[in-house]
Amino acid sequence: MTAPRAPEQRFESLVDALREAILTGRYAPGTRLVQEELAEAYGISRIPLREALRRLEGEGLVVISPNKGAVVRPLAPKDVVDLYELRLALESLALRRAAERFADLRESTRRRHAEAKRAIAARALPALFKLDRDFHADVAAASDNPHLVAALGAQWSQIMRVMHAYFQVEMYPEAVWDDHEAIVDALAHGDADTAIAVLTRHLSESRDAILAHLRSRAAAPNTS
Amino acid sequence: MTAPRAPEQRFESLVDALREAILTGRYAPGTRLVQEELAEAYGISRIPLREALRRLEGEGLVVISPNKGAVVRPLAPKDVVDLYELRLALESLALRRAAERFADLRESTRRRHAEAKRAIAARALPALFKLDRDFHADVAAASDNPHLVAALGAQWSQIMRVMHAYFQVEMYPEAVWDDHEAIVDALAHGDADTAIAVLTRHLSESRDAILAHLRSRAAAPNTS
DNA sequence: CTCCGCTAGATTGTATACAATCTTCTGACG
DNA sequence: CGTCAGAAGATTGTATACAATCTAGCGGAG
Repeated sequence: MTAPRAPEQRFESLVDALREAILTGRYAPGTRLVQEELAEAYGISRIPLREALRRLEGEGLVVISPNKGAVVRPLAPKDVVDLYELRLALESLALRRAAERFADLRESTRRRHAEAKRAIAARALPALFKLDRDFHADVAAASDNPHLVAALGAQWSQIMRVMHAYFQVEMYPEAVWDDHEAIVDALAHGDADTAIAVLTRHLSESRDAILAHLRSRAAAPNTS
Repeated sequence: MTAPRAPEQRFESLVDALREAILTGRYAPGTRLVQEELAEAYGISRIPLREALRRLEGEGLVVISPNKGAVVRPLAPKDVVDLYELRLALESLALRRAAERFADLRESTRRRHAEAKRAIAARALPALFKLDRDFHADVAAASDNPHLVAALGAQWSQIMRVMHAYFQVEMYPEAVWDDHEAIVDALAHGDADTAIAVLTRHLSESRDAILAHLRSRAAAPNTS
C-alpha cells in the first residue's frame, strides 16, 4: 500500500498519504500535526514534510499558525451547511455541462452500484464513501471543465471529512445509488433539469441526515 | 510596500508578495520560478521560499514538477471559458445568498465607482482590476458562506491573471460599474434574479471581449 | 552534416544543525 | 490558596551543506 513508487513522485505520494489520512478521519479535525512525529512515521526529514503541510494548507485541509504548528482544519456544523450549498452549485454546473455532451456514465455507475451493495452488506463505510466519491468524480470529469473538476475535488475533500466524522451506516441506504442511477439516466438523455432535481433532493437528504445526527449527538454527547 | 511586518507573519507576507506578483502578471503565466533567484530577491533562504511555492501550488497558481522546478501556471484560451463559467455559478450563488440577507453594498460600491472613474481616466489598469476584485470580494463576503468565499477567491486569482494577461483599457468601459450598481441595487431589494441576470450579461461581455482580443492577437501575433 | 553520448554547470531535493519561539512546570510571593 | 515570574523542555523556523538530477554544450562516430 505504501508502495515504493518511482522516486520522482515521492513527494506526491507523501501528500497523498497525508491527505488520505485527513479525509478518512485518521487525522481527525482539530488534530495537531507534530512535524517530527510525522517525519519519523514517513521516514523522511522535516523539510519535505513541512512542504507537504504547506501544500495541504493551500488545499484548505490544514491550518498552520506561525510558531504554533499545523492542525487538521476543524469542522463546525455550519461548515456542513455551507459545504453542501456550495457543492450543489458546483455539481449542478457539472451536470448541466455533462448533459450537453450526453455523457453516458451508466455502465460504470451500475458497476459501482453492485459494489456498493456488497459494501453496505459488509457495513464497510470507508469503501462506500470511496465509491460515492468516485461516482461524483466521474460526473465532474464529464463536465470537461478542469477548473470545475478542481473546485469540486476540493469540496469533496471537505465532504469526505464530514462523512468520516459524522456518518453512520444506517444513514447510507442503498437508495443513494438509485439516485445516482437516475442522475446518469437523465444525463444520457441530455436532461440536465431532471438530473439536477434528483441531485438537489439527494444532497438535501444527505445534509439533513448529518445535521440531525449532529443535533442528537449534541443532546447526548456520550452515546457510543 | 515590502513592509517589515511583525515577524510572526513573515511567511504570510512572502506568500502574499509572490501571489500578487503572479496575479498582476509580473510573473507571467509559464514563467519559470528559480528558487535561488527568488530567495535572494526576498532576502531569505530557499527553505521558506520552497514552502511558499508549495502553498501556491496548493492554491493552483504554480505548477511544480519534480526535479524540474516551479512554473507560473500556464493559461490557455479554454481556461478563460472554463473560468468564467465556473465564476458565474459561484457568484450566482453568492448573489442569491446576499439577496436573501438584503445585503446593502450600495455605499461602498458608489465609492469604488468614483475611484474607478479616476482610474479609467488615468488609464490605470491594475488599479481598476483591484477595484473590480474588491467589489466582487464584497459580494462574496455578503453570502456569509466562508467556503464559497474561499472558492470564489481562488477563481478570482485566476481571473486576475487572465485580465492582466489579456485586458486592454479600451475593453474596460465605465459601463462595468453601472452593472455593479445595478447588481447592488437589486441585492438591497432582495431581488436575486435581477442581480444574477445582470451578472450573467456582465460576465458574458467581459469573457467575449477577452476571447475576441485573443483571436485578433492570434491572427496578428506581433502587433506593437 | 547529423546524431549520439558524455561531461560541466546549473538547479532542485533533503538531511543536519542551530536559532527562535512557545509551553509547561516549578517555586516564590502576595 | 491563587498568581505570577522564570527556567527547562518541546516544538517550530530556517540557514548551510551536500547529494541527486537535469540541462546545455562539446566532440566524436557514422
